[in-house]
Amino acid sequence: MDEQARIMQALGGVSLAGHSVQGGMALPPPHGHDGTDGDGRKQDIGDILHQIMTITDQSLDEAQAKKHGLNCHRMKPALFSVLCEIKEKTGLSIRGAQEEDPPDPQLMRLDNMLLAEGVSGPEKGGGSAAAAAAAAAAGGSPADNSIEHSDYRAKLSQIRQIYHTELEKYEQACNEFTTHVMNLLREQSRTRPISPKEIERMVSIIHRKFSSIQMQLKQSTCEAVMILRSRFLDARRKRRNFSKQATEILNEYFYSHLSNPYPSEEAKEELAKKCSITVSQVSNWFGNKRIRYKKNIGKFQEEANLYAAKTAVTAAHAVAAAVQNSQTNSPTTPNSGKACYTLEEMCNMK
DNA sequence: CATGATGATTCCGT
DNA sequence: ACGGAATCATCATG
Repeated sequence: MDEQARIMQALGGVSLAGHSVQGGMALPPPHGHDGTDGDGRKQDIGDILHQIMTITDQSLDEAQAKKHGLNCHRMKPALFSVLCEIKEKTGLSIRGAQEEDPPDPQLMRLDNMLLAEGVSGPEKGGGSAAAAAAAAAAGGSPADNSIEHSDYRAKLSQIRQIYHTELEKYEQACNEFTTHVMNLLREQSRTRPISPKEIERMVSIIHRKFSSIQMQLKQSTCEAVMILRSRFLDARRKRRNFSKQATEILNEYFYSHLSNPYPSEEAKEELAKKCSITVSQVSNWFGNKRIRYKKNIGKFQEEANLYAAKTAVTAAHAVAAAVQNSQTNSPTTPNSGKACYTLEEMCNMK
């Protein structure tokens, strides 16, 4: 509805005149010749809309009859040639006005962003593009707890769906309106001279107007995505402590490698897998742990002793099990939920 | 609700 | 790119 009004405004007198000719209705001439007096123009549009709404079959029939009368009038050819002459004089100024417009940088930016967010682009491609974009924007760490993540994806696909249906709606409306206007102009061309170039120009005006509406849609879609993203990031920021088991595993590694608490990439991956957290979380944990341990070794002494004892017991168990295994060739003993140490690791334990 | 613990982020140097 | 340091924001506890 709003769009229609805006488009009519954009089209200025032409489409309105079109209505008046086709309908044969006595519409008031547009007061706002140059569109500067917004209020007056608004009032006009209100009037026009009202008149359109009150069109009846009867009035249409009357209009048709009037139109036919005009077309058959004996003075019509003369009138037509006069109009041609007038047009010849004034038409030149309209021509080379503004032609090809360069691609709007803002529109391109919006397009790029929508593409990057996975809103436009391939339809429902597993959402991988969106997921990748979100993960990348969130600091490169791969997706972690999938609850919030799937929530994000659901919301994003919702936005995408709305965006696409709206876009399609606009597209359709644009096409309908274009054909409508073209029909009007063709109809009018029987009464007054209209060159194909003018029709082309009208069409391009309509398209420009619609694309500006589309830009608004794109803009608001971008805003929605940004808001969603920021919420998602906030949600990510809401930290949850690691599970007791996970911290145990991490502490065991830390205190058993106290002389060099820098796990390699593989070790980090292993720890991440064991703790069901991400590698970057492992890195964070060790970063925090190292600095905090170093800052106050005394405070961590108890913990260190605890884990030293723990690993010693585990190691003893592991050794015992290993010895037993090698001696009796019994089936592998369950490692009682504890970390499974490699020989190399056991050698590092003092 | 004050306080410490803790996971994440940021800045900076290498 | 990685780690140290400082800092932020939230959790957990008494």
